[in-house]
Amino acid sequence: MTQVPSYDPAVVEARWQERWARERSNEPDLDRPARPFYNLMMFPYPSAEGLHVGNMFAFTGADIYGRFKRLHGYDVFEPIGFDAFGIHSENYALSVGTHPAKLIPQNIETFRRQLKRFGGMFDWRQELSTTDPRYYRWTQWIFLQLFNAGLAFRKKAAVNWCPKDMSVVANEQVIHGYCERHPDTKVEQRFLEQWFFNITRYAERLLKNLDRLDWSDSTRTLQRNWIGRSEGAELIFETPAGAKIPVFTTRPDTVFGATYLVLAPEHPLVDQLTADEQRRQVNAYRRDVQGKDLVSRRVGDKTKTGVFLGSYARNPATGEAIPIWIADYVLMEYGTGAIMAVPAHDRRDFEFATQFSLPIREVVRAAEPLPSVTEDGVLVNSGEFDGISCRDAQRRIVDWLRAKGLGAPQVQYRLHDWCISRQRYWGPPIPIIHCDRCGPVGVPEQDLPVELPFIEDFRPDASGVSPLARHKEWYFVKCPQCGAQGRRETDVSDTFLDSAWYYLRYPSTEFDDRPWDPKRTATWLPVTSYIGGNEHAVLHLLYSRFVTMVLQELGHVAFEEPFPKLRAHGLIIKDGAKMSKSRGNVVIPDAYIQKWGADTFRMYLMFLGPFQEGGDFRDTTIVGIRRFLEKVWATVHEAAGLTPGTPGSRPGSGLSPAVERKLHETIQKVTADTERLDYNTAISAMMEYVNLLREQGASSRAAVEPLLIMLAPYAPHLAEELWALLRHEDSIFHASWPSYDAKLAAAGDVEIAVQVNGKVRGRVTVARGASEAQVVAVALRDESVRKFVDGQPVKKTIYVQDRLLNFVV
RNA sequence: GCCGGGGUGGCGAAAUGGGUAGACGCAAGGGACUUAAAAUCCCUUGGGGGGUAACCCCCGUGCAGGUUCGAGUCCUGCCCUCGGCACCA
Repeated sequence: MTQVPSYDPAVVEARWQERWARERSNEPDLDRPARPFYNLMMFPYPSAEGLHVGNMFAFTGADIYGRFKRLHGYDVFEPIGFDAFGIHSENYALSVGTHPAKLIPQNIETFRRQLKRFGGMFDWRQELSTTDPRYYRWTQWIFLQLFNAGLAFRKKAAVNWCPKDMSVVANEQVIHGYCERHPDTKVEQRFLEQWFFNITRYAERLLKNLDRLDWSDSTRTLQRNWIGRSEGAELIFETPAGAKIPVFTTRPDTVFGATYLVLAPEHPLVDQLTADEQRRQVNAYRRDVQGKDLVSRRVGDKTKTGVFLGSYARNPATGEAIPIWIADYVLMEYGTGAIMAVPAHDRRDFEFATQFSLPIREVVRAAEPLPSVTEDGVLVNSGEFDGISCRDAQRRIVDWLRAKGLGAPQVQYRLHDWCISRQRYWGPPIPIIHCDRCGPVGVPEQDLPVELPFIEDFRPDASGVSPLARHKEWYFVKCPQCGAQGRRETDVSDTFLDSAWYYLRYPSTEFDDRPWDPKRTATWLPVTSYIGGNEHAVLHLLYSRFVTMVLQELGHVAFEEPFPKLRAHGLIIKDGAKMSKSRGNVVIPDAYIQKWGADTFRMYLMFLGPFQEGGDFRDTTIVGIRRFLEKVWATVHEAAGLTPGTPGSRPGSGLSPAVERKLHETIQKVTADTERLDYNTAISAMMEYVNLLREQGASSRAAVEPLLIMLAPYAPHLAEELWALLRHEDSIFHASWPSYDAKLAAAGDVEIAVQVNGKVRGRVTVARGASEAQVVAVALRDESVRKFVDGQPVKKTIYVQDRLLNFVV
């Protein structure tokens, strides 16, 4: 055997990265692709810390899939960009005292270097950054499309206010009532004029479409829960004075047990319904609640508080007068902001009734102690509906009340309208001009972008007004409609608006006169495959779907779902915990790539667990992957020294039957597993194959070439290097994925387990596809089997082809 | 509380239209090579027991039951754990 040169990943990887860049290998023909495949991954936020191992895990998994598709002859477009606006970046800039406009380009530069180093098949021509005016011009344009369609509106609303960020944050960014970014800072309730997108209008469609999307179930479930559809009824409770109080309930069958009403403290009818002698108490309570943040209102299982209004309403079922209360456990944002309280069959109502000694009337017979919330019971104390099951009663009671004009079926969603206003600096200004005469007026499209002015002191303050208001030349502007003095909107938009459309921009980044080119868009979109984490299951993915739906309605795109196929990858954790800066367990990949090489590191990440489940980062096992690649290196070098017709090789395939069978089996498994993103088991299969080649000394061109192609998505640099060693001029990515012969893969003998009464008592080797009779004959010759059958009559024989034979005696 | 994942060797994990549990990798132990070490290669490795030996037996996939010739896989009831939502009526 000739001396094999050692494998030096640094040299190999630099060589191929340089060559891919020089030959523009990763740049498909965007205008005339034969078989376009848009391979998308979630673009990163360019943090100062650089790309972390979680990003690399996600990108590697997506990149493998893209390269796999390329080897199947697709023109794969794999773009990358940077989600660089937002409070993340701004806060970091504040903490280090550098302007984000200076900081972000540096961070992006670092990310670019890292993304190139790990060997992603990125088309750098189409790189984008959301902070580029050439990009956010169109973010603003999208805002205007929604504004003109009446889907963007201003509303004074209770919003989540983070005192640290000094800004409104979306419900989605409030975690258990605390700020997502400042886990020790409680979010407060404030009332501000905000811009909202009317996403709730699309709730039903967003929910329904999920059924026909090819998405990971985990992601779909998260979105379904987030949209939170509830079916029930709206029931009307009338006051003696004739005021109607609508309530939403999912349990209209329990209406006979409604012994009091509770309104949210902010409910518009409260003033009117408050009796004079209760007014002082009511007002005090309302002030108290307002002073509190939305958060502590939402913390469960605290003692209930509330005040009686001093007035009554009629239960539409029983006709009796029941007291009306206000309490902060009822939320104005959900349903009608008022509930009928059925303390016998609702835990919260029960707590409240107990606290304030309100009557509790059981209307569903139940074995358990109250409150029992079962839906499987039978009604009692419910007049003519006694004895009817809850399920039937739900329909019948609503029909009955409806006939009296006191109720109707109703559907509610948990989803709220999307508040996109941010009183911050680092984002695209909302393209609106406020005019005293005309109201809010959209900036004319030809005046876009409304550039974010450079403001040295971009710190937010507690006024609730964006720093942009302090830039007077920018702030004052003529009304585009009437020409009078107007003022610019000083809020910037939520980062999630930036990322809600970036996939539309990628194929068209070079066009400055349109957000996306119609032809390019028709060619590449919707996205063929989207791979990303479930941390974006409800925010980014829901907003993107919403924006696309609206754009489709307005005729700007031809499809309503941007991501027909989506796969969620798992999470990389460290020492059993999520990686985070505060825990200090964030792994930065650079050192690992330097030590082991990108190919080894990529494969290590894919081997540490199932891609779609994630796993614990434990670097002790990297060496196993390195050993595997060294074996491949050695085997291919040996093969390269051989010429066709070497002794020991068969004419034709040049492979021994055992190697040939294993090869076909391996191709079959690697193909199926890679398609399913089961990368860990695909790698195992390649390892088994290489182990066999080493065992049998069976290195030959015919044995290793298919292996290299299968390995190419996983370890692209090494595969290229060894492919060239085998005297291929062309890149391995111009080769085509090996095919397999299922019959060949399944050829040869099989070992069959022979059971007696379900316990394995012996193993026999027979030709694959052997008949039951043949196997029984062989099995009964087995001494151990005979011992257990022991002359007893065989009552029954169960045969599973090629797997198992079971004698029941 | 509600909605989802998931509990398999010392460790990461394979195997689910029910059919040989532990593939592949790490670690560990033993051996070869070496002055030595590293690297590499070979052997062993779920637990327990038996045999001079090729081998053989019992137990084993969170717990308790069930269905079945046969259960990691299906059913019932629990326990633990991770993620999401959470006073959503």
